[in-house]
Formats: sequence, structure tokens, C-alpha cells
Amino acid sequence: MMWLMPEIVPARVSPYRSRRSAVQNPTIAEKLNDVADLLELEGANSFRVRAYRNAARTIESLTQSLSDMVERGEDLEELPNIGKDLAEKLTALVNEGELKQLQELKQRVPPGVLDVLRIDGLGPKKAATLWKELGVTDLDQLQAAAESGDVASLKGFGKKTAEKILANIDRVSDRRFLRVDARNMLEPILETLRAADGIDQVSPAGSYRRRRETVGDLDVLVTAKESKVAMDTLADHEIVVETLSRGDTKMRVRLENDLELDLRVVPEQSYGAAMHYFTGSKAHNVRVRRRGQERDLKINEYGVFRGDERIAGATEEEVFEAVDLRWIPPELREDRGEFEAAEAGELPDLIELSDIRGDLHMHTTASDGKNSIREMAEAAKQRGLDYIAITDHSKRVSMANGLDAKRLRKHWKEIDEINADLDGIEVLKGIECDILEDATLDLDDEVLSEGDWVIAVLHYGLKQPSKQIMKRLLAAIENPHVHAIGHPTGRILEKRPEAEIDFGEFFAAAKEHGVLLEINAGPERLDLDDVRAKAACEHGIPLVINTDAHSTRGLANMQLGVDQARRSWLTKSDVANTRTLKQFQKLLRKS
DNA sequence: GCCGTTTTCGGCCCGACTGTTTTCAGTCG
Repeated sequence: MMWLMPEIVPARVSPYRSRRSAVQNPTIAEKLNDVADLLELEGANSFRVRAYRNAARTIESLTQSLSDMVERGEDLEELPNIGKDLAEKLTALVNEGELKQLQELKQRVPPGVLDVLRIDGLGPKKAATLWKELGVTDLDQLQAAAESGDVASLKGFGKKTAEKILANIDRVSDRRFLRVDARNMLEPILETLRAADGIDQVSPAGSYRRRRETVGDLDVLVTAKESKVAMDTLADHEIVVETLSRGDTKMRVRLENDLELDLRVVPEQSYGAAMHYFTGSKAHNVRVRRRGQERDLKINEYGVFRGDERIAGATEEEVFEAVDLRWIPPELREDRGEFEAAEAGELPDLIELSDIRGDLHMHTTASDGKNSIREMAEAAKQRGLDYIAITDHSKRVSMANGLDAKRLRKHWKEIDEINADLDGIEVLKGIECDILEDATLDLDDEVLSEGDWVIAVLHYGLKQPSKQIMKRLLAAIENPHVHAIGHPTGRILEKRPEAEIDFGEFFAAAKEHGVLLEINAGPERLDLDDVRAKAACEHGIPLVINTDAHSTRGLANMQLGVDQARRSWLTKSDVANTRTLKQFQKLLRKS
């Protein structure tokens, strides 16, 4: 017989919990960008193309899941850059998992043409010509056509175009560089430029100045009476391997590791306007220039103009003032709400390095660190910290000589002894405990309960289905002895397409159980990215900025974590380790 | 396709550089 099923009502419905199959924001944004590319190849109206790109950007920077919004019946037209048409298309995409328009476009335009589009120097017009005139629909065909001379014979193409295609065809990538790697290339160049005669100001701009965690290329702005000196100096620099283009005010070079650098030379009185212009982001600049238009002003890299008269531009403050805004920190210039916040007088007072009082993730010689507990503590004290946590690896990380229960207890005893004899800094007994493949923890509850600070992390089994990964994270969050999830996304996103992990569910659980999330400043990988850190913060989850230092030198990386926190709009009060030790410990759940 | 303190049409940011042209289109940031 049939049982009457009671209506299934979850015990508690979180607003952030979503269906497990829900399509994630990055996937949606990617589809919109594909539509834009394909429309462009078809020669569609460029403003229509831009509308799709703008919508994609809106979705990328949402701090909540679009699928959840659809599920809750929210009006997508409230979102910027989403109108009636796109709201309908996106709703259908969320419900059906596919964007019909994209599928239709892919039937008309061979998908390989999108690869042709990625080659430096080839845009939609040229890619379309190659496809329609020569039947080029993938990179192999392109190479053959360039080599045979077919490309050079096309109208609007020539010998140089064909050569450029062959030179760039193996260099198709959207590669981005970690900020630290970019810094190591940039610093020596800045130093050389600053030392050169005839150059006044030298400043990095672009995404580097906006302190993005990765950069696609570098931008350097120089003021000088004559641009030749600056350009020659750059061209002669030992880490510059090739000059890609060079004009009177603008030059682009390739550096040793394939990172590219733009140099712009502007006159002194344009410095502020140029800094603003070249710092971007593009989306931010578009908004500023539009505000200028509304006030009958023209804004470019040389200044703010009313008619032919320059009315501002020596400083960034002047540029913002001309469009009735106060100065906006570079980290916020992404058109992610900074204009609205500035108008409402609600720009956040961003966190500073000096606000940080504790560092709660570091290693010692007990596992894979280079320095002792005492050395780490002394170095942290020198940096002005009031407290630290020593968090060596647990035993599963055998290649890092991870600690089992017995060694951990001995390690913690040593911390007690050092604490008793150290002044001016407090050392917490911590552990970076692995979340194993079966969703249990690497150390049992009894020993974990004896510590002050337990960070749970994923190191292994990251190729498991995302459902199992989520199960492991949730199990760790629900363990009463766990205080924080360490580098929450870094290790996952390294191995997996980010679209698969449902952070809505993850955040909801962390919030519910009072578990902190870590922004990890370790330089060798990406971590909780800025959009998600902002989302976590909006969900009311305290964040902790740590260095994951493996030596006393590694403690210097706190700045990188703070940089990222600033990009996430975080203020002092959003970050737990800006508190005194006593206040910090009050935040931790009692186990 | 989006948007609106010139609001339902008619706009949509702006300039530098390259390679192809012979005055400019395409690409890029």
C-alpha cells in the first residue's frame, strides 16, 4: 500500500542554503561572456555585446548565489546591468541549467573560433574574417593558413599580421600571476626608473595598485618632461626581454617570466588623472567618466576638462572631487558598490596592518617550519603582535613531519613552559588538523580538547566529488573542538574548477556553529578570494587574517592578507584577530 | 541589451598604437 508522505519540511531553512545542483555564479558569468564573444563574432551591436559583459561582471561580484535568489523569487531586475530580458534568460538558466541562446549561437559559430579570438592581436573582426574567408575554425587551421600565406593575402591583413599570429599562437593563455611573483619582477624595475635622471615620479598602477591577489600584467606610471629617457631605461633593463610596442607616451614590454608591463609617461600636471585612469578598474573608470559627462566634464588620463579648459587632474582627490565624490581607496575601485557607498558617506574605514594584534597560523621545526617556538614568538613580538598561535601539522601530513597525539601533547607542554618565561606576548597551543577523506579529523576529540585553537584544513582527497568535499567541510564545522577552517578555498580551488563548491551552504554552516574562517596570507597560493571573503563577512562570520608562516620571515606576509581583506571591504571590527586576546577568545565557541 | 535629475528613445568612456592603408579600422587597456 502507499504511505501518505508527510510534507518534508527542513528543521531549519537557512537563507543561504541552496540546492546542491544549483548552477554557481562563476559558471553563469562565463556563459554570459561566451554569449558576448559569440555575438561579437557575428557582428552584433557592440553595445548589446557590452551589456552581456556588464551583466557577467555583476554576477561575478555578487556576494550571494544567483541560483538562491531565483529560488527565493527575488527580482533579478533590481541588480545593476540586469534588465527584463536578461532577468528572464538568467531565470531560465538557473531552472534549466542551460542558456538556450548560447546553444543556438554555438550552432552558428564553430566553438574553435573562440580560441582564435584569444590570440593577441586578433579581435572579433579579424577572427570573423579568418573564419568566413578562409574557413579557419581552430588554431591548427590558423597556423596552416598563416604559414601558407593565405592570411597575408586577405584584405586588411598583411605579412606582419601573419608573423604576429605565428609568434603568438603558442602563447594563448589567460595566465595571471600571483601578486608576490609580480612584485618580485616589478620592484627592480621601479628602482631603476626612480634612479634615472629626468624621471620625476614613478608609481605602479593597475590591478597591482588595487592590490588584487593576482595580476594579468603590470602598469607603471611615470612623470617626466621627456618620455624617451624613461622608455630607454625600461628597454635596457635586464629583465625586459622584448619591446612589444612603443609610441610617444606608451610602451609595452615583455619580462623574463612572460609577464607583460605597460609604461605610461604623462606630464606632471596630469599625474592624478593618470594615476586614477591607469589604476582602474575599467568598470570603475567607466562610472567615473559617466559621472563626468553628467556634469559636462570630459575625463581622460590627462585631466578633467570643461570644454577645452582643464579644471583638475594634478591629484586623484581633484578628480574625485570634480565628480562630487571623496577619494576612494584603490582596493575598492571595482564598481562593486563604492560609488553608492561614497555618495551615502559610507565608505568603509578599511583595516590596516597595524590593527592586527595576533597571528594564529604558523609552523615550527616540530613539523615543517624553519624556526623554533621561541624564535617565532620573539619575531612576532618584534612585529608588535600581542599573541600568536603555534599550529603545526597533524600526523596525516607525514611529509611535513606532522604531529600525532603524543608529540602534540609534548609540543604543547613546551609552549606552556615558554609562555611562562616570555614577556609581552602570549602563545596559544594550536594545531592545523587535517580533515581526512572520510570526513573524520586526523586527531581525536580528546587531544583536540586540550588545545586553545584548532584549525581544520583539507590537504588530501581534493579530487573527490564536490559532494564529499562539502561533507568533509561540514563535518569539521560541526565538530565542537574546531574553532576555524584554515585557508578555506585555496587548496580546493587549486585542484578544482571553482564553480562546483557551494559556498552558500558552507557559510551558513560556519555561521550556525560559530566557526571562524581564515584569510590565509601564505604567498604560494590563492586563498579565500575577495568576493567570498566579503560574502562571509556579510553573513556575519568573523574572519581571521593569518600568515601560515613557516619561518620568522614568513610573518611579514601579514600585509598580503590585509591587502586582501581591504579588497573585501573589511574593517577592523570584521576581523577577529584585531581584538585583544581576551576578546578574541570570547568569540571562540566553548568545546 | 541596459538605462533614465534632458526617462520609453537615443544614447552607451576614451585614447594610444599598429598595420594596413592613403585617411583609417582594429585591437587593446
